[in-house]
Amino acid sequence: MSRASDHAYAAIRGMILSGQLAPGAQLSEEALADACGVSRTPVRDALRRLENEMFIRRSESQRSFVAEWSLSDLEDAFELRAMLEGHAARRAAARINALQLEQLKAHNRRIQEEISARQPDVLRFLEHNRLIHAIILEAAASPRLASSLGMLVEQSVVWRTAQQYDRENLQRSHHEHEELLAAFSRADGAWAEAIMTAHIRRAFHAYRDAYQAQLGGSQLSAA
Amino acid sequence: MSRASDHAYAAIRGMILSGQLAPGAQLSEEALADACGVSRTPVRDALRRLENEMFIRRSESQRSFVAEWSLSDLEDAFELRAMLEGHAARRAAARINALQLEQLKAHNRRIQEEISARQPDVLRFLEHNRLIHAIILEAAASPRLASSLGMLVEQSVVWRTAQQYDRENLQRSHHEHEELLAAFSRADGAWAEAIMTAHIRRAFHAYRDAYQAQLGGSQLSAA
DNA sequence: GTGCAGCATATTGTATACCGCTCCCACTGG
DNA sequence: CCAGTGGGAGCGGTATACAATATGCTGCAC
Repeated sequence: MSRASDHAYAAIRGMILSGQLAPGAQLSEEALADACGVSRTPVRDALRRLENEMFIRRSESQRSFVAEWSLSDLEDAFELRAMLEGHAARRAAARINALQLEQLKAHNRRIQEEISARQPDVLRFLEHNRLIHAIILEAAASPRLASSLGMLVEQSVVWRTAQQYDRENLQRSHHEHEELLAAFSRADGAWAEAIMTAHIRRAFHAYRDAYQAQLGGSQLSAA
Repeated sequence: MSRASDHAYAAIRGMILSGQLAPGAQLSEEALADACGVSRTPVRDALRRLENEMFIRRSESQRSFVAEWSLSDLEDAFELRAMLEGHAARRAAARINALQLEQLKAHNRRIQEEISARQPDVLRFLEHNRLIHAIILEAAASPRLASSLGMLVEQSVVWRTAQQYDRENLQRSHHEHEELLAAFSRADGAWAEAIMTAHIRRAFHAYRDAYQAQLGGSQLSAA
């Protein structure tokens, strides 16, 4: 999908994540098309993608609604992520090459630099973090695992605004990545899997605490 | 998606599975539209779905090709399936209700009847087997797990023609289902997971043996 | 007053025309 | 004979018009 379709996807996704489109709200293809400045055709493509990623729910009669995310959805997504990313780490430990290992180290070094900075840039942290997980997924060399995990990671973004990124949290992530690297360089799959599973589950609880703290409040608005 | 779109999906999928569309062959939306008697629009929808299910691969320039399945794809799909279905069984053991348990028993009883018949009807076996796994997935109550597994199960159909369904194989499946039921009625998640993982992995090896036996031969044609 | 029927409207599904890109092949120049 | 380039055909992306279907409202009958 090229420009119009991607643009519609990004625009609608943004409207959902920002709360501009409230959970449960009905979506009309035509209205979205107008809002995005494209025709219904690319909007329909975008809606299919968003439906796959569970940002959108469809009624029996094929009408689209913004998905309503609950605590149980958070649990559901993270439980699966923990299992799948753990599995990816195990496979990666047996397959990772020197270049990938070096890239992982570089990204984690950049994360440490960010943490040490007077004012850590969370967005930059998230980007390096994302790349670390992407490299591991690539090293795992399983197209279907990549596909399933890709969807789940996309979904996790819904709760990102709930997360509080204090320095301690970032530092813990860095340490866990370090241990992961140790497991990789020793090709210890079981170790890598255990670390990764713990890494994701810790993140889950951080999200959940933050989510519950702001519970009852407005719909996941970016604070 | 309604009639035209579903019809296009089923038709294209059928052409791929039957070998009428050879692995690696390029697909033209217009040609498929003509072949299905619909316009390009529903064909495009169908291609998106088939791409998600990895029946179709797309080039950088968005041209569509029939996916080429290798032994490593079989391994990839079944390794994930074993893990995810195992996980589903574990969750189901903690959540399954009496009605679902009863339905599972009924389907497995029907499977036993089929096996005992003079000429077991493999299609009927497959249908009951499918329903058993569907009920367990439903009992697992994880939308994301269901979504990921749904894709993988669809994909497994590619190798179905390779499978030889002798009576011994069917009988083993029946026995494993019986054990699964025992684990469920005792709400023993760990047991259920172990049985299910073994169940899928055994099926994997059966597929692989059959696949390798007919290796080099024609393209997965229905014998 | 309530319930059902039928119509108006909103929304999605499908067909088709047009546009721009990509790929392939033939032609030309070295 | 080979490489590079230009052009044409094929293909996917998008817009738009039209068809089918669901929904909700209004009015009528009981």
